[in-house]
Amino acid sequence: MTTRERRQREIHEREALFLRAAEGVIAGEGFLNLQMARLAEACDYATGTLYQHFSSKEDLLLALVVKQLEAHIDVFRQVASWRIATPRERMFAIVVGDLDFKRRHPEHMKLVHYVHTQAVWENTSEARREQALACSDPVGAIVTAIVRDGIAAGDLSHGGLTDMELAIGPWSICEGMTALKQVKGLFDELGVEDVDRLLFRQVQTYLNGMGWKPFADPADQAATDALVARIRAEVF
Amino acid sequence: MTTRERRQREIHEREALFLRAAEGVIAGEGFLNLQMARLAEACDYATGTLYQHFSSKEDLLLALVVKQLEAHIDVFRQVASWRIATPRERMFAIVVGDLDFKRRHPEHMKLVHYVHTQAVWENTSEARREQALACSDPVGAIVTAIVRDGIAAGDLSHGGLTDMELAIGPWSICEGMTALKQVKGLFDELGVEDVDRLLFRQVQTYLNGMGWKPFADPADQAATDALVARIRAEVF
DNA sequence: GCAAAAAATGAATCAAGTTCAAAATGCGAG
DNA sequence: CTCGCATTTTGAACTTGATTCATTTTTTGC
Repeated sequence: MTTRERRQREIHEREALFLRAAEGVIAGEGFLNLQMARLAEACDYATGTLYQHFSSKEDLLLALVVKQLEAHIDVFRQVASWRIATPRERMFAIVVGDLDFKRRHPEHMKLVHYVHTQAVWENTSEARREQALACSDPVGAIVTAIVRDGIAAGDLSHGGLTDMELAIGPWSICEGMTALKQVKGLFDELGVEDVDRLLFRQVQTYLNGMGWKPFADPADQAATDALVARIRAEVF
Repeated sequence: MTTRERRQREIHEREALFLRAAEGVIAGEGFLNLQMARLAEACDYATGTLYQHFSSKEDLLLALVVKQLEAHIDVFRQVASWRIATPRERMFAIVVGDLDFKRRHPEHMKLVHYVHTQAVWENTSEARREQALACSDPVGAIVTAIVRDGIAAGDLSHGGLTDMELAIGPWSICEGMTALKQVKGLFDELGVEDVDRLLFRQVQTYLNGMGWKPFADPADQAATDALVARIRAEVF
């Protein structure tokens, strides 16, 4: 069965080739201009071959998202290995890393947003969707570990929630601000100047609300700025 | 110029007709199955006529969102006229009303999510986008008024933020949870059972973190459930 | 070396949004 | 009243791009 294994590897490599080429196109002209036929041709394959790997264009887009999610997860891993900080600082570092990652990959984030749309999601393959959801497992493991460390240190308590439920709080704030930022012009309309600082402040506010010690003064912008700077220097 | 005014009114009515018909189609078979030609025919007009009102399909979808936003804003207005509660309870009522509205109109929410996608947003007309953004003004006015009432009552303090910035906190939690809910299967994967209760709890946690009095115990589920029940009974 | 199976091909198909030349209608002047 | 110009409406044709599938090519097992 060596021959079969080689074949498997070749197929896998070709899929990787397609995905790399697609990233190139997207980086150059945005994911809206990605065309199946052009992508296949750019890789010297026929259109039909592309469809042996991806059940639809949407499926290809989700595959791209999954691939790039790996890089996103690395951010979380970096925080996980930052052991010299308090659990609260590490949870905060998750937010900083997440924000920075999103800023570094704006086109990717637009794609993620697009892919999560019902219109796209429903046209992806079951297998790929499961793969995408499975990606949240390592992230979940990392953030719940931080929560658990905090509880073990006596910095916060469950209050009847699971580790994951506690971790979802900061997460939903990040996602919410990301979603609102997507709506072009909204924050201008609302007169918000420094969106990132507002996010950091919201997270500090929330962590305080959770009773997660040591408390931080959300109004102390200098302190938060310093923490953010420290995280960027030490962790990333 | 009476003739011109009549004409204006007719045009306006026709646009309303198109939108109503589109809502019908969407309610019946989802917005993915909305087809420009079919919609026009269903209204006994030619395809081209539809394009006198909407510069593209995406523009029509945004028009739909704007129209239904009116109904959404009514939720906020109802809270605004709920005068017998504390500011904090009214802010909480915003969250409850918002959630209930979203649950009542799932197809609408999917559409909103889709329209906020770059792919769609960029294909809408400038005029319509401005209209959509302008819709956030009354909402902004209502929530900032609640914040201002709270501050006037001495229940919380600015801490260097504007009224709007303070109000965005709970809002981003709502949006974040909404965004996460969109990702089908995610909360199952994470083992979260009662998503709505989690949202309520997060909001209570956040309001506590803001120092918004009177404080609530987020872990006291019975108290939160009672508040939610009271809001649903008294306000909506 | 050869048939059967598997994979690759890319031109043809298909779907749906958009356009635009022609037809219909409205409107004001004479 | 009616003629001609302007505006509006029409819907068939056009366009774009995803997807399919009959045909060809390659691989595999004997």
